[in-house]
Amino acid sequence: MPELPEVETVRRGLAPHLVGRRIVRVDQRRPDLRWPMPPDLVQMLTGARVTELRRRSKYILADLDRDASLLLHLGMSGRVRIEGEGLGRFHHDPAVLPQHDHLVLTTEDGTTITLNDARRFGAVDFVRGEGHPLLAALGPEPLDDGFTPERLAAALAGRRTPIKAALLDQRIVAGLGNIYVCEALFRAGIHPTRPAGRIGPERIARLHAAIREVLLQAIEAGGSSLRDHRQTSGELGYFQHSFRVYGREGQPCLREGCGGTLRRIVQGGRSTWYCPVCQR
DNA sequence: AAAGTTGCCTGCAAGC
DNA sequence: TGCTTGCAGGCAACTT
Repeated sequence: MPELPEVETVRRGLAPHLVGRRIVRVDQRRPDLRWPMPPDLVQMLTGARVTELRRRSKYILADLDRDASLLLHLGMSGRVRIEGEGLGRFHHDPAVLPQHDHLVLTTEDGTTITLNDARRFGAVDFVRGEGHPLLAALGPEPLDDGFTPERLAAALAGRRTPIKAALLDQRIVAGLGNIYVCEALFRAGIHPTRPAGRIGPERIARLHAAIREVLLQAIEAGGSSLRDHRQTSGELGYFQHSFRVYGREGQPCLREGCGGTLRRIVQGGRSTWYCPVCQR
């Protein structure tokens, strides 16, 4: 269930087991997830050493000591498990069905890294020299210095689309999904249906700060576990306990003295939760 | 058993 | 008219 904080949590869990290690065995259990995996996947990965593990938006990138990086996207239901000697036994996670283990990498020290994705909306591919179409149009990383209130304002200027939809558009800011958009809009006090281009500079600055704040707090909490997300250790993230609006339809607004009742609406086919009193 | 954390694609409308 | 851009909706496959 990965938005940026969940993907970052997975990246951090993976890094100590993968960076600097050589992949000695690759079991590809099916040819495709959302798209076909590259035909040379097994050949390219077998014997490769991972030199760096990065994240761009909701994508994990494993740089290899060959002319490519492995690109991983977890879609809606993707999980990564790490198992091996000295890592404790198989963690108890009955929701993971082995029939959805699609790719298993074994490193030189016997650790296995398993990509499990029931719905198969995820992706596995290589990024070769010329870049990758999935990465080409992505907007700024919200936690990087390049993401400023001014840049956000410029990206929203003139747009009549609701701010909720604009923030889900990965070309405007990369890495936000349904949960963190709802939470950021609540924290910024902005109504989800407000036209994106009709938010003043001061409120854009609040939104910018809210986006960063909620993402940083969620990363710190190991992400949010709804149905699918686990940290690579199998543990749950716990940011879902800090949701202020997501999934809280009909419940009272948590802002001191507000007294409003949270609502759910559907925008672009996705649920939006918000407080009609706080968010304007 | 309806709804779900993602994102691509299509089709239509609006704008230049 | 024709090209581009914007926006809404459908869809992929599976679980709870």
